[in-house]
Amino acid sequence: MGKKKVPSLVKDEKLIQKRREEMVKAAVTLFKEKGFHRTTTREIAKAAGFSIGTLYEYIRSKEDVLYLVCDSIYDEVRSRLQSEIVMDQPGINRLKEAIAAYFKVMDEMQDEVLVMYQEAKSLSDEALPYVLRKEIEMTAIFERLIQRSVEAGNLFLSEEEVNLLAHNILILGQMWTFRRWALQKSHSLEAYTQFQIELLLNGIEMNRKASKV
Amino acid sequence: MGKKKVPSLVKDEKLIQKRREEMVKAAVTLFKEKGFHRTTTREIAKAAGFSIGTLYEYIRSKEDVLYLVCDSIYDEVRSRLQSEIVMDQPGINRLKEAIAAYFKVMDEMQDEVLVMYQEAKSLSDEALPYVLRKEIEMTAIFERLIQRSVEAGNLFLSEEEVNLLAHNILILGQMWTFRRWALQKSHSLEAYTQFQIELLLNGIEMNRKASKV
Amino acid sequence: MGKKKVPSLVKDEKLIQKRREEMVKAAVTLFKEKGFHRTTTREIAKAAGFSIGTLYEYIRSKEDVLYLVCDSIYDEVRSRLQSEIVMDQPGINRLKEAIAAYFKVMDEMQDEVLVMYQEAKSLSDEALPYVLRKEIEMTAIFERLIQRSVEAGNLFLSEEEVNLLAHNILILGQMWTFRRWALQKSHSLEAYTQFQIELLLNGIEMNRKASKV
Amino acid sequence: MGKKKVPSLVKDEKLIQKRREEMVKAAVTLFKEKGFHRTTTREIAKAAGFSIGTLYEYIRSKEDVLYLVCDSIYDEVRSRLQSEIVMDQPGINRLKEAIAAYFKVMDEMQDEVLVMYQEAKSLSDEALPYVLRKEIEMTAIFERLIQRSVEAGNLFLSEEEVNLLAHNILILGQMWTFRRWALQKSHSLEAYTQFQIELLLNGIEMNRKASKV
DNA sequence: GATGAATGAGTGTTCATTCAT
DNA sequence: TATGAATGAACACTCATTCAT
Repeated sequence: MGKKKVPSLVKDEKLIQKRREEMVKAAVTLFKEKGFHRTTTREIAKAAGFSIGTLYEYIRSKEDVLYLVCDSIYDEVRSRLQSEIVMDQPGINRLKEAIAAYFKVMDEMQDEVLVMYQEAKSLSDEALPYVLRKEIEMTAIFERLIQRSVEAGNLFLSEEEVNLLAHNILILGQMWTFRRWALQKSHSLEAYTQFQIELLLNGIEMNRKASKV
Repeated sequence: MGKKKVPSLVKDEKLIQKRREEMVKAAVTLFKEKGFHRTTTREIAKAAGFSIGTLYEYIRSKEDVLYLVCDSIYDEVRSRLQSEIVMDQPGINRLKEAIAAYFKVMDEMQDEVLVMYQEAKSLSDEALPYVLRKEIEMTAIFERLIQRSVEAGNLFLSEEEVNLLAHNILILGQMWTFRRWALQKSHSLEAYTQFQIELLLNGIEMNRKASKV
Repeated sequence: MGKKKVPSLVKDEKLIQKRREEMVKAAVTLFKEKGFHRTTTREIAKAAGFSIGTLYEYIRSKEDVLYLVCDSIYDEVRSRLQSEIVMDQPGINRLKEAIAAYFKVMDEMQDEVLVMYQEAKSLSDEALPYVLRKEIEMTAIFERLIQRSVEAGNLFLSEEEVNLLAHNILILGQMWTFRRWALQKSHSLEAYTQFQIELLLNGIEMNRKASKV
Repeated sequence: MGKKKVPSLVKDEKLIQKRREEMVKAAVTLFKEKGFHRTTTREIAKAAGFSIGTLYEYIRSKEDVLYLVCDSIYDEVRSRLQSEIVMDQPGINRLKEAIAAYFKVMDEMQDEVLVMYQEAKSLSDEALPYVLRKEIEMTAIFERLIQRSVEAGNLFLSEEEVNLLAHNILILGQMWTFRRWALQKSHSLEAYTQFQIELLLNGIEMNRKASKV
């Protein structure tokens, strides 16, 4: 799936996976609290339950931890999203459900999402593309769902507009976390979701239908 | 206007303002390039044209520089925005123009906007609220514009929805910079603006009109 | 022959010898390339074809590897030298042949010789004497050859001078490797050997003969 | 004089020179004792009388210290040598005096000479040539002295032989330090010098004279 | 007010060595 | 005997901050 290979001195693949999971879990907690730069490798090792030497048996550099964290968060977002999406919905409802599911995942994974979007910029030029690709894949998921509604005659959108709409969905989901200091005081997730879906879909739908008539 | 006071050892207020402007200009350039954490105070002082000792005559800590930078960028965004907004537009057009103006400012100040939103998290708990307040003020500008259209009968929105719509405008402007690696390849600023305005305003407008009938 | 005993956890002497040969061969290659300090025990083990754990079954510390390397190089120098020396030469010619043979061995084993003389200083106070003794033995070989010429009336040298001449021979052979960056560009091994033999032997020989007359 | 420039963060050139002298003095003492690799930068700073931070205001890396040490030792060897050489000696005696002076300097600076020749190999590929050039310059000094004796008809040597003889002089001086564990027990510096001068000069001289006759 | 040399706590990373399997 | 994962002391180097001049 186009993952970047992070080399390890340890050979046992099962063990690598296990240790990296512990490490990522510890790192996410710490990054949430104090950010990537203010977290030391020693703290990560300690929180993960092993020594600094052991940490470096499983990564080459601190940046590798950040990459593994981003990678892991994306994978979980995606996997939760896919398990939430109900595929038996007909037409445009499937898209609506998908948006609601995505917003729900964003809500549940607020801290992780914040960490990822705020720290990813510290990735090297070499690692960044791998993370951007994940974002592109997320966008593509919604592009496909939108496209299906277009093909079903539920939406009237050019290819360019399909792409923009997908980006909008993604960022409005992230906005729920980015601006939580403002939004989550005044709005419930349900109301927020309701509003955004209406804006993103009904609006356009009605608009174009109307203009076609 | 609710600014945080950053103490200085120097008495001459004019001098303080001058030196801080030089310092912020230098810092923005450097933060753009390498981020806040990777930029050293020495580099900032040098780029600003004075010694490290002098830098510390005008701030107490590196974080003060970041605060001044954020503060300065907000002020410029706001000032550019206000000079762009044409106040003599009637009804909903004024809002549309304001959105377009805001997007234009975001486009022109891409690097600064990115710096601000990516590094502000490094501000201390003491300084952060001052920056958030700026964001709230920005939101309020759009809330007022939207409210006016509601009152003029051009839009049908509850108070809660007015607030959400304002947030949407802000974040969709920021999205043009956050996701420029994806958006600015495929879309022109004009097309992007056109699309978002239609989505944000016409959509809702038509929708509600239709549902009222 | 006065070798230092390097303890091993393994009992089988044959195995010890085999493993240590592999280890020394690997280490020499690595030491040549990057020196003793920059070579890690892991690298030595890997290059030798076994695990780091196994390496430590046959030595107690990294320094033991260095000792074994020095020891092994000395043994090879000596063994090559002895196989080159033609013992059936009469009088002073036997000494000349021995010097030429020694220079030839130095030339063939340049890298090893450099490694040994540059890294031996890192040996502990405990191990160093064992290596120095080897150097003393090498000196003794030439002292004996010189002495024989003195006794045969080919050279006129005091005991002290015999010792100094032997040291001269050794160091002029090493010089061919130490200063190769200067010597090997401008001089062939043959010319170099020719010159040094003349200087070391004919010179003195003629000189004393002349002065005696 | 073809020195490598070692950058410093400090601007005051006088201060740089002073601090570097302190640093080199401290480093030489430590390198003598435990070698370059076993000496830490903190130890050097402490022995020099300043903090680790200050040390790094005057160098970029530990290797810079080694370069400064080598550079400084060469400069002192050369300066001592030149102050010892009596220029009013006629003919071949000037060369003999020079050799004796050089051996005397080697004797006085034993520890420094050992440090330099044993650790110079740890210099980077970038710095090494600068040190080698110094050695070449030393060789050239003796080449010139020998050449003068050749031109005066005191020695009969080809250009190639002049070069080799100069190298011999250098290494026989160094040998007095390298092999001090053997030489300095059995021989006085005077006897050593006497023997080597005779070997290096009288030998060749007489030899060629004889062969010419 | 301005300077820049001095400081030292703190950071990422390495690597010889051990020991349970 | 052989393995290789685990360890943590140790290291080179950085950089925000101070303060004497």
